[in-house]
Amino acid sequence: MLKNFDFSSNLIHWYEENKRDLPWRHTQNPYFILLSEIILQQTRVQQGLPYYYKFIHNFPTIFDLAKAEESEIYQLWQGLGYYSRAKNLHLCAKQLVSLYQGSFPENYNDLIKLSGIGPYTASAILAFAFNKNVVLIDGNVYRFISRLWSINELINTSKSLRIFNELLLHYLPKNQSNIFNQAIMEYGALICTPKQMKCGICVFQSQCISFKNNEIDQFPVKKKNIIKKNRYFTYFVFIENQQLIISKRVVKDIWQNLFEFPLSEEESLSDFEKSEFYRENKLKYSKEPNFVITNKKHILTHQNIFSRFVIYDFIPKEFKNNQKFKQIFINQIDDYPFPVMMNEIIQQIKIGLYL
DNA sequence: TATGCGTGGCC
DNA sequence: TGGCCAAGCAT
Repeated sequence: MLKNFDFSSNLIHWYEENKRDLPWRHTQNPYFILLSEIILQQTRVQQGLPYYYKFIHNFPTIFDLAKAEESEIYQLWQGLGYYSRAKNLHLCAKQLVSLYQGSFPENYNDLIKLSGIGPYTASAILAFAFNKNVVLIDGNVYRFISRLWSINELINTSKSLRIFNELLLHYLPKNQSNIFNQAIMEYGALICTPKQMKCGICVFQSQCISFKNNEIDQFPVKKKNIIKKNRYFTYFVFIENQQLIISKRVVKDIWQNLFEFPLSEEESLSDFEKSEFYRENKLKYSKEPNFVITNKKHILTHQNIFSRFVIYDFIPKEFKNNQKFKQIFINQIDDYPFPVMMNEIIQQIKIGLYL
């Protein structure tokens, strides 16, 4: 077993020598910490970084964020994924302003009541903004620590959380929670990586149980086998006089609160393939579409979306003055957040390819 | 406790 | 290439 002093001091020493220069490591401002933690949920640093800069530039204080329009938040979040984070971040800012005059509570129980803040983010704020004596358990920690001590316990359960929490609290140097937690996550991100782990340069190699047993790839213990569902989307792009029809996804489903074109979803591949270009009401248009773009596949974590775009040079009557749909000018399209899947076709619409 | 939620990078 | 993976949370 690693001695208390060995693990913490070796880890922190490694961190000081090898850490990346990331902007949120230069601040203890709880608002900036909050922003970075929400953005980095299930997201790599490289992907989240530009969004962090965008948000602190557009909303330099929690008050700016709280009083922003929800549409502005979505607009900035566009392309980052997991869009409920944007909504909850906004709600959280409003709650902090109304309940705490824009300051942050410095205890776990109050933090976790805020929208979008769960056990990890609450602890992260306590550690990084207030240097409280808490430990963070995220994917990096589960991986690094389960390998080091060969902890054969299914991760992301209340039991494993308890085990890891207790173990790490034992090693946490008092009043160094800020640096200790950054260090352990950085080690997981840079050395004890999911694949191609850098055991050759790992400063804990001689003490790593799973390395000694040649079973590193068996940790962390995860539940696997997510089942992917195939879905079949036909989008109708109606363009007339530089205007087109869009609609907001209001149902509880992927891309909630983002925009799209009028959609017909088929239940199966055969339905998708055999269907003429019709909508749910089976309406057929007398005119053939000007363009049909097929075989677009978009991969999500739990779903494969097969899509095609059917483009017409007119707007049917039932889409005009219809509350479920919105008629906008092509040059306004950037004011609305769309799923990344639509980027290509939107670009083509904007340059007038389908006029 | 189990499931759904995006996107991009990696091999 | 398809599957896995990344600083979780809400329900």
